[in-house]
Amino acid sequence: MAQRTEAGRRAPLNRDRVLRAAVALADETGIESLSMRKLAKQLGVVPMALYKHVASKEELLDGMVDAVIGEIDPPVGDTGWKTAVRRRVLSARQALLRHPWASRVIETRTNRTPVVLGYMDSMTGMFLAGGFSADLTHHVMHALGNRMWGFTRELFDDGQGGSPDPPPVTFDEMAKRYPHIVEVAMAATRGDPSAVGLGCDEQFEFEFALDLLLDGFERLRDRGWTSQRDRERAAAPPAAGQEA
Amino acid sequence: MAQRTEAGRRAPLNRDRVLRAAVALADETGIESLSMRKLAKQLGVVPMALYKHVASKEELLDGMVDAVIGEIDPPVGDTGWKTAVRRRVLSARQALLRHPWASRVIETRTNRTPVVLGYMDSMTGMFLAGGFSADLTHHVMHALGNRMWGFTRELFDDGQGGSPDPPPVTFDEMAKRYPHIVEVAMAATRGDPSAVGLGCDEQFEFEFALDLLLDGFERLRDRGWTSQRDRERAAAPPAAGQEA
DNA sequence: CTGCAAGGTGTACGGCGTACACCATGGGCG
DNA sequence: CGCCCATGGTGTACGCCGTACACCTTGCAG
Repeated sequence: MAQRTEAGRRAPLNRDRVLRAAVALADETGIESLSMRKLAKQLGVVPMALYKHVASKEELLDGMVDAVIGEIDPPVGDTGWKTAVRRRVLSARQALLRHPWASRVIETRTNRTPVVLGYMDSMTGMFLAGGFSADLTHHVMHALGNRMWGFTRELFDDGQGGSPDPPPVTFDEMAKRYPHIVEVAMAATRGDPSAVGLGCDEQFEFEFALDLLLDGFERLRDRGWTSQRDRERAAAPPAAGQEA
Repeated sequence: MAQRTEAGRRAPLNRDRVLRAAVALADETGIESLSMRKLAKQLGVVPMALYKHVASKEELLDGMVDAVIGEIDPPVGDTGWKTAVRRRVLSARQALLRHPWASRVIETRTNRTPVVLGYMDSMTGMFLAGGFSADLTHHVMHALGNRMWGFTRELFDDGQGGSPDPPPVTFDEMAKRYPHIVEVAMAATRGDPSAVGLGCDEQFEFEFALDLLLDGFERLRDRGWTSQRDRERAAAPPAAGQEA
């Protein structure tokens, strides 16, 4: 009988329980005070026991990020690309707000897990399905990156490079699992699959997004744009003194 | 004579030398391996000696961030707001690229130092001088924030709040030192200086920037926008195989 | 000459991540 | 049935970390 674990035996740990406990503990006490030792204590176990389920604290953090990404709503169908992207990004924001440590941790990750790649692939697919060219999708993903969160940097150079023991994933495996990412990456490297790892022109991507924003700002200014809040303010009498 | 320090006496430490050494060490060996002990060794001094010049490691990191911000070029005059903002942001980017650890550290800072506030104030002033209303400037600064780097969050609630021992800066001092920030903050709180610390509607600010980008994306798509890179690709023959 | 502040030292404490050797259990197979 | 070994939990130990606290040295102001 499995449920004689009620008192005598503690239910055995597994990776998932460890990750969930870590997320909960970070939510409660903050990421900077999350330690393997405290996490172990929380789980009623000795610190080294955790290492049977995660290879290191770094891997624990990777898993925690995956858990947060898992909370993001899947894409909705039936709406245009814009609504779909908008909803998805706002849902991502909600997930990050539930776990205030998450955005900071994401920024420190250097490996992209399959979960992260899957999220990126699905987002990429939304633009392609919305009639964006692979080229434009590429730049647009970069521009959106910092808003969705930080993992845009070096979007397409995965694993290979300085990393020891690059995971032996073939191009075909990548293409099957992350078709949209690969499509866009191929476009960015002028169709040369061997150049996919070489990254893109970060300076260009940065200026692309910057100019998009600056142009948008200018248009709003010229149109005399005003926020709802500000319109209310104009209609209401000024609050405290300060009207020199 | 002061320069008999050449061999006999080591030149005495000071805050500036400590900060500069810390920046250099982080540049060389990475921020995650920067420790008070290693920094002290680098300076030929015992670890605790550092604490005569910085109160804690946190304060050291604050100072390092200030040093990086100090590398950003001052605003240029004589050009329109757009060029001026553009140059400044690109200069900030260059500073952050020289110190790859800096953006990550900035994101972990919770106190805004006078240097940070000064940078923000000057950037704010560029929009005001460019004919932007205080209201629009407010939202625009938020939208730009994540691109310049991460410190936009909770832009205007400084110090007060949960922090113990809030620095006793008066409203007037703030207004004198950071006139543009205060102007914009006042606009955001409908002219009530006592409400300046209450922050703004983060959700609104997020959606504002998101929609600005999405609208920009759409315009580019409809215009059939294509990057230079992509136009070159179309003109050249395809590179390697992969042509099904 | 004296005293004191500024700056440097030494020791110590509690916490961290984790390597490594060990032990308990229980299911598969002879 | 009896063994064997994989799985998961334990205990100890190491080297690192930030920093509190008491102390010592120096050089200048009085």
